[in-house]
Amino acid sequence: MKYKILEKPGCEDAYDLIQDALRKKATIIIFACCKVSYEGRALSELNWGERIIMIKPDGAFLIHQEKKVEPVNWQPPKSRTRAYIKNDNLFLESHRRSPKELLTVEVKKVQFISYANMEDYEELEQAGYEKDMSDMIMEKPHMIEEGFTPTTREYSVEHGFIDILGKDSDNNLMILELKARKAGVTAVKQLRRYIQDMENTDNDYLREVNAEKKKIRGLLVAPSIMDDALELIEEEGIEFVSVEPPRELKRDKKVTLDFF
Amino acid sequence: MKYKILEKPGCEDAYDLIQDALRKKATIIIFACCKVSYEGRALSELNWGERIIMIKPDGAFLIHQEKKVEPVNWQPPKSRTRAYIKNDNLFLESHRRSPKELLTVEVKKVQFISYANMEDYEELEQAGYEKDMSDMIMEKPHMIEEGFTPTTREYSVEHGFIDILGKDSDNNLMILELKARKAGVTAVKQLRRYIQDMENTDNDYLREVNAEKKKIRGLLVAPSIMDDALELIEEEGIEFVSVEPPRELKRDKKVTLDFF
DNA sequence: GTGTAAATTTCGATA
DNA sequence: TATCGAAGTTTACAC
Repeated sequence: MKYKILEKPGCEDAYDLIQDALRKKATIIIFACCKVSYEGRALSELNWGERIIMIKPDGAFLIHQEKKVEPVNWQPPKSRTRAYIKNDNLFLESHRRSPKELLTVEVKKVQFISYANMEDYEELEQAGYEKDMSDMIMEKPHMIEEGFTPTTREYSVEHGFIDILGKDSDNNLMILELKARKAGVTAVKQLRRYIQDMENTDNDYLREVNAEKKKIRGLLVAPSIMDDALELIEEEGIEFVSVEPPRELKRDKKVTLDFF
Repeated sequence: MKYKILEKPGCEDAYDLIQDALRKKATIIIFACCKVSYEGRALSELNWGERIIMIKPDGAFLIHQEKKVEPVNWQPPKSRTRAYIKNDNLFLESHRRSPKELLTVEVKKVQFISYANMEDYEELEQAGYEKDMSDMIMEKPHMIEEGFTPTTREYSVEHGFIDILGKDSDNNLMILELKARKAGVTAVKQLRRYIQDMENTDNDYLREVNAEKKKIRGLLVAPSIMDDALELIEEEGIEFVSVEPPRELKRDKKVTLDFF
């Protein structure tokens, strides 16, 4: 990792370091007293105070106060960063084209500034999401119930997409709504709308259901369910099936790169 | 701003500095090669690579790669941070009680580490949001139309909350759905559901509408509207009113504190 | 603490 | 480029 640090630099030294870092596509960290204004999708002002400024080589620009996970102000990747000196003060600007957004930082006092080119070829491997649940159910449909046969994923209806559509052993139509976390009333209402959509819209499934005088079953599939959602489910004649999202990291571990 | 920097520290020096910083409730920044694992609401692994680690005094813990606005891994405020040495390697752990979540960072090579106590007494002033629009309409209802009288905000119905409920000059019931950004079909559907909710649920407003043989008018209030949403509005007999979210920062600027 | 809705949501996939 | 939906969403606010 190539890096550089400057402690309590003057305005021009800080400016030079930033220009250097931007050219080298390095990640920049600045501890400084600054004032921030933003105009774009919304509008904001942040008066003088000490913060951490982070500028990434992909154009992302973040200003962090000493609280919260979220930055107090930011600009997304692909934004254009510019530094300049005006009235002996250092300014940083981050500009986005579409939608038009401008972030302006006036820097009063830099405590220290640093940049580094970071070598990182790894991506996050993760599991435990709705998609993982869906994959798992498509592979092992019997975990929903014996005889369940999934037919379609992401089936488009008026109010959205049905996660999994399928049939039970009696050829009844099954509509599955998956949630990777505890399901609330929102999930039940969503499923209810999908069932209505299937009932109200002309489609092959509905025709088959009507021809064979079969039922449409709605199933909410989640690790657990909130009390009020459970009540609603019983009123609506919807079923709840408890399924934990899979907790296995699927991608093979890549060979660890040894950078040193 | 009190701060400290250590370049290429050994494992124990880095450990000592972190302990020092945690005691002093300082914000910590580390440029290092690390490996991350997370287990909690989901599950993830991130193999060896160079990243920036940020630990805030409120317990927030962030790991940033050189891309994206969002951290690759994180822990929310109030998490408990712990540092320890095992097999001559530095480990950082961030633990959250409820929901139970654990983030573990194995640090191989610290390029530099720093901490600072930041003085920042300012909060972000902002404008241009749905709430600002709502405030403005309550203050100047004539901007919706001449004779409009708002009665209730955040009126609870089956499928959510009606932003503003009111009456026009003919005593017809008006249901306003506000959007601070360009309104899409989702907003129209939302409003349509609220109108249905008002029509189907017994309430004082409905009784009055029925008694006086008045109408229920649905209004979508937003700066602009997407084409497909406009079509849907016309089909549904809903009205669209163009209102820009206010772009004035309301709070008086505080006196600038001079820290130095 | 729980639940609900907004957010400069971000981010990825897709048409 | 715009839209759509998930997210370890986060955050604020009401209950």
